[in-house]
Amino acid sequence: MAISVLLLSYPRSSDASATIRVLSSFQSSSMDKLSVKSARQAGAIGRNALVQGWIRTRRDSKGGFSFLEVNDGSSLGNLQVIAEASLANYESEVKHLSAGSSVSVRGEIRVSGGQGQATELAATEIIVHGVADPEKYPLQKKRHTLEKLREWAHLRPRTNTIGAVMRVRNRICRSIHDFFQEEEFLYVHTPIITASDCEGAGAMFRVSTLDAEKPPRTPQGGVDYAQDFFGRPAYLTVSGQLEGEIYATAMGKIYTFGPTFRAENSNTSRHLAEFWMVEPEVAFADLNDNMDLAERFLQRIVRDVLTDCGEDLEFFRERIDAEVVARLERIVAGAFQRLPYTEAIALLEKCGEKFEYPVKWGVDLQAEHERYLAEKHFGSPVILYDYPSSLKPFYMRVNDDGETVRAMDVLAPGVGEIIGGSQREERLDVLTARMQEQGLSPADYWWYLELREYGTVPHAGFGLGLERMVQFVTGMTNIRDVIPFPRYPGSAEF
RNA sequence: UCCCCUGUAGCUCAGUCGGUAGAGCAGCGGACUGUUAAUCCGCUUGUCGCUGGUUCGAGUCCAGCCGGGGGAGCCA
Repeated sequence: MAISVLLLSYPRSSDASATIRVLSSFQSSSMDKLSVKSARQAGAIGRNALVQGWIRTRRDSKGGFSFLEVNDGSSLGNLQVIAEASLANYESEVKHLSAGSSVSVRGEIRVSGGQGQATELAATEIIVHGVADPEKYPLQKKRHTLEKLREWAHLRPRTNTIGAVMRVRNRICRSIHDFFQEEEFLYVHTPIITASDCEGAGAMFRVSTLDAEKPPRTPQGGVDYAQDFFGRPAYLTVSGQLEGEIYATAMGKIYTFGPTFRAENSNTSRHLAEFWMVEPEVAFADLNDNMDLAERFLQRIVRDVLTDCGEDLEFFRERIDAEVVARLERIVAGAFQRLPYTEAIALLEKCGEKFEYPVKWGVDLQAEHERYLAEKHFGSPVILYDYPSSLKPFYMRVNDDGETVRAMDVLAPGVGEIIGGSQREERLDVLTARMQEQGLSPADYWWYLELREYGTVPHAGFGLGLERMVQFVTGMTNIRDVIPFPRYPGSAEF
């Protein structure tokens, strides 16, 4: 059935003949479909290959033939295609190929006669699937600003920078799963729609099927959410942590990895309204275990990227941030600095640096303070822990001093807070008191409290912002350029 | 949300004291025995963000709005 639908659709496609020709080439020959990445490697020399992708640039030689640079997203480097004038469509199509056009190229991979690449593809056939009118195609053969590329989010993955970012992002995601799976964590899917308000992480997006123009009303005149889809107000999640704790207190070590939503009116290079977060949660673990885990985790990601994304990293070093590779190598080489909040305050008070905001025990650290610690004083990631309880949410475990809680923030040079986490309060009475202190109703969290009532355990976890990790690893300064389709106030196109 | 900067050709920008607009790149045409951001010659390209105001006259001055950037807050 699916096949017949596909066939029916062919005659309506604008380039039906080309599509069918490609299909027949798959069936027929000994020809291998190669990615540009594979075709660029010396091992491919001598193979007959089919390579498919998009033209980056065409150079016509004095000798009456053309060089085509083809990219398919598999690597930063392009495959150089030699298009001889003897090709049937050389004058009619090949000579007019411009950036953005899509092609299938068949031919032999051979040693490149020029500098700059090991291999090239000597074309015996070039099929042009679609041209991109050079008078109109926005991506020119020159550098564009990242701001301009944001306006072309549908075309920007065809650029070197966004392509490299997305390959690194992909590698990071793979490392995240590899790391936790190898450490025997269970991947848990916590809900995206949640009814627990005030999870403590900021403003939430409401999820509702009520008529926004004319919602049903209660006798008192308020909106009657009893008639809404879930029979109560519902929101997009701001964190999977509370649900993660449910699974950690049954299955030991778990992690969540999924989209997270914050309805804050944040307009910065470090915030998104929709972003991806990784949240491990570990039973029978304390804050030290948590810090060890965070450090091992970050080092693993960085090591994998250094190993597997060399070409892309070199691009970032050259074009985006000259220090990026050195910074990553330092991460892998050494332990992170760990510093209690109280000592950090003392250090900042004595450091002689002039801050716009004064430093004092009991106040939250400002961006300038965090930056001083991570960038100037230590020059490496810093883990700050044991924050004043007044600064942190109800679920963090209260220390014996009664004044601080077992919170930790990992501050990365360049991006600031990359991880926030804590040991959780496992004592029912203390937890209940803390909720009341912060004006929350324990009744609303009955299921969260029952985890403490029945077989409570010390446990800890943290959240890593995926995009901030991508920023840190690539050196990209704006978070809107490390996610395919950024969502922020006033912006949800594409 | 607050503070500062900014908006002129497809892109990056210049535009003096208010007198109807300019460069580089890209594109197009041509030249050129393997090029690599190819090179050389020639040509084309405008709602000066929007609305209103001041003025004989506004890209330029004023007000409001919209977009973009940097910083701050909220955080990951």
